[in-house]
Amino acid sequence: MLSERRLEVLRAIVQDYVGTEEPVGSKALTQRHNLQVSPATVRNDMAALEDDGFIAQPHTSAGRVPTDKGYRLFVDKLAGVKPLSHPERRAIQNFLDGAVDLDDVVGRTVRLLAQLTRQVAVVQYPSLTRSTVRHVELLLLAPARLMLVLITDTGRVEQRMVDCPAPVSETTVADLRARLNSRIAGQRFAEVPPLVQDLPESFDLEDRGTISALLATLLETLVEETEERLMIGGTANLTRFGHDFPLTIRPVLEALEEQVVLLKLLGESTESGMTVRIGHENAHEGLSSTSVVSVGYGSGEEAVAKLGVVGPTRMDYPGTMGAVRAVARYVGQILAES
Amino acid sequence: MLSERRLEVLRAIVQDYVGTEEPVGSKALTQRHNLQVSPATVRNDMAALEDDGFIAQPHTSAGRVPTDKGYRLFVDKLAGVKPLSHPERRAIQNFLDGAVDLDDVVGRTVRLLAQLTRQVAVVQYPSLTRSTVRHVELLLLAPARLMLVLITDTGRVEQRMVDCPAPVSETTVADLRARLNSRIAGQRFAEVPPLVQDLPESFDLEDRGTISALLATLLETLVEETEERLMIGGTANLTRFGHDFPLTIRPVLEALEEQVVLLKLLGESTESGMTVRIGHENAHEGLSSTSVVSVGYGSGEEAVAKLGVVGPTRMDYPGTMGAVRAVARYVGQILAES
DNA sequence: CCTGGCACTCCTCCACCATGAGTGCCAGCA
DNA sequence: TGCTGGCACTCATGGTGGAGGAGTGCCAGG
Repeated sequence: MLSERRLEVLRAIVQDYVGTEEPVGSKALTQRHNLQVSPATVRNDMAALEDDGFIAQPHTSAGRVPTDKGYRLFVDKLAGVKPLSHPERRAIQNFLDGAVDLDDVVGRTVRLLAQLTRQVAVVQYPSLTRSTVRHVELLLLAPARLMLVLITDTGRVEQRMVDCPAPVSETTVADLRARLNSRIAGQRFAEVPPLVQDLPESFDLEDRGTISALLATLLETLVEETEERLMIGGTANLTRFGHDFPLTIRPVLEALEEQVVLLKLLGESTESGMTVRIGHENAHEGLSSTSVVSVGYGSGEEAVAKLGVVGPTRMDYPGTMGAVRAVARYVGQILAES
Repeated sequence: MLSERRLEVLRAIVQDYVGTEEPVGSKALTQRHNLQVSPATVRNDMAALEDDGFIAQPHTSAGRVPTDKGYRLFVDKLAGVKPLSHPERRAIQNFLDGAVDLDDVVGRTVRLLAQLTRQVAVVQYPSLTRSTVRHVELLLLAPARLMLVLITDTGRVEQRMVDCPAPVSETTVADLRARLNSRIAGQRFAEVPPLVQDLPESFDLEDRGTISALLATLLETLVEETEERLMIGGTANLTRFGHDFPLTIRPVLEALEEQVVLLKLLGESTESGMTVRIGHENAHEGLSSTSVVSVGYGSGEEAVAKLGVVGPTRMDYPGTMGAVRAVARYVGQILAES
């Protein structure tokens, strides 16, 4: 196993490399971090770390650079999550509090994340699948035409037109609205179908067709409109990526343009808790020199969507993780309040 | 004034430079385009063109490169709009026909434009300034907490939270809902403010604070709703920009992230007809080495929004203009049908 | 197991030069 | 007046060849 000091050396290498962007040598290490050993000793440790695949040399007689495996160990064992300062937290809260609707919340979150981490931010809109129904509104637009508005606890609003087989009265609609809400308000999407199944039976025969049509649309919306949307921002930060520009940045931009790729990227992360995918751990080839830090967020206990950042593998993991976690937390609060 | 042949030389320079990305010299010119004169003559013409500011040399003893002024002349006088081929038109139509809703139309348009022009595409959502209010819904979520839902005739739904200064009763809310709808349903956004101005006065003193707060939120929503949204895509094409990468691409990415900048960019163009803004003609500094080709589109005669592309000043203007115009035309058709 | 010493590797920087594309100018010619 | 060929000149580009130096691996001694 790796001795305590070797881990310390690895940590030092990661920290220095993240800071300087240059391969780090044994001498510089002993000076900058006051390791109580000589450069020669550090060199031995480095050789061992290299044998184990945690670091690598770009070429002979150059310093060492962490490998993906090295970053992995760093993230798992050596680094914590750096909490944000109080002023930072305050700023986050103030910024997010100004949001007026869901689009605005997501937009602000993206900008915030990009600014805090100086990386590319990705925020998924709250998913409908795990949401609960806050309210269902029915509007009689024409004698045989209803509008169904579904409001979720995350603030998302879906709306559908329903063509009724027969004209329906305003009182029927009011009745239906009341019953519908009393049954499904506060319920999760998945739990709705059995709760409304017998609803047509309690109405007059002439209205049943309408109610069936309405319910069909409602259920369809719940199931089908689970389509995930997302927003990205901070792509200008890609320019800080490295020296070998075009080749690195191109595939990343391409990957970021494909929602499917991004959704998979966020989706793959574990149900709760923060996920860090480093370099080649990302399935998508274009992102093999980037790391993705993502976490779920939600209004209650459960995560309703994910957010995260995409940056170079050489990133400040503790700081990034701290920012991502903090933002997710505050967004959750905002959603819970609204 | 410039002789016929000099204009021909300028055209040749622009075409060659766009193709090769390299300064073009007199000898190569006479060969590639079969000008019936010697290189020496072309050199004289070039010197004249340079004196007039249409072309420039990166350094002594290099070929010539068009200036912004040169491109301007090229676009205005020398180049037409290259119509798309029939297969291309067919492909556009097929692709756009598959769209299911407005978001999808805009999304597909962006991808299409980016792909056709191999540049960054920007598409503005159809403007809502002419929308009318279909219905306003009020929900009492808590004793002092209202949800305002605004439904427009275009099918858009906006929703806002309103914190009331004092608790309000369900009956007050119902009353308010009825009065509000009878006044503003069917009205255009711009006509709403005067119609609701005196509404608080007809309620009990204790509720006036709430009603004022509600109206403030409503008016705010109407203004925001008319605010233009847009979608961009094809940023990966920025990597084909040039050799001096980071410095060129950075400010462009930054500019593209600011909706305000983009809206101004599109908005500045003339009401109808295609607009080409070349290099420094763009107000925004970060875009001083890019050109913007934009055009209005709409379902009827009138343009409801703009779309366009952003690319290097060294772009294929005829082809780009052709693609932009064609896409705008087809999007207009799609909108008219739906 | 740590340390200092030492030879070795190899990247980076810079100076230098040859090459060649491209120019400006000029004198001659239609 | 306008076009042409010729010619000297400029200057970016690319390749070569050390000098310098950072960093390594290894070894012998504490």
